[in-house]
Amino acid sequence: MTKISRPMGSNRQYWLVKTEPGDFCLDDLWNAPNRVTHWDGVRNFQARNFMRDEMKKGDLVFFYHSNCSEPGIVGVAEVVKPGYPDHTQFDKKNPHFDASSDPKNPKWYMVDIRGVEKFPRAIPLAELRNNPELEGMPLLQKGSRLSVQKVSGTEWNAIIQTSKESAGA
DNA sequence: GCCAACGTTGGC
DNA sequence: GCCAACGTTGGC
Repeated sequence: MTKISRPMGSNRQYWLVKTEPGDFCLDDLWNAPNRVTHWDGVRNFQARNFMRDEMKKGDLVFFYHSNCSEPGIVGVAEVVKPGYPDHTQFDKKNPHFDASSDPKNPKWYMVDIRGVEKFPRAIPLAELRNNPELEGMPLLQKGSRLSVQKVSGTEWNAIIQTSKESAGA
């Protein structure tokens, strides 16, 4: 299959990554050196493919808090390093160790992201559900569990707009 | 804590 | 290739 490179200048894509704030929250990203962290530990093939094949430097990423009292989008990050092998898959002491992964042909990939913006207020999941422009988002589909998702330009703009409004506006 | 829904594994 | 069983996700 031929790979078509995106044209220069109009190639930014948008994403959403989920994290459980008990494990790693937006403040943790801000506290990291240069606000950069590697997004390790993802063990889902579709999410892996996005990180390995499609996320590019300069792409923007919504930062979503899941499995917590107030699930929602809390800020924005950017991709600063595209897909490369996730070292934790080879670390026997790591909970994400994967004995089936061959170091010569790594199974799991990660990207580096840098914190760009903390929203003045979190946008709760319930509010996202109320916006008809967002009804196609994978995040909002019943049973959706994908931890790295695509976001369309339209959805991105609508959410950024929402982040500038007060709650419920 | 509950539980519905999901992705992966593995027997057949 | 089918599909039941399992472990995990994640809203509530």
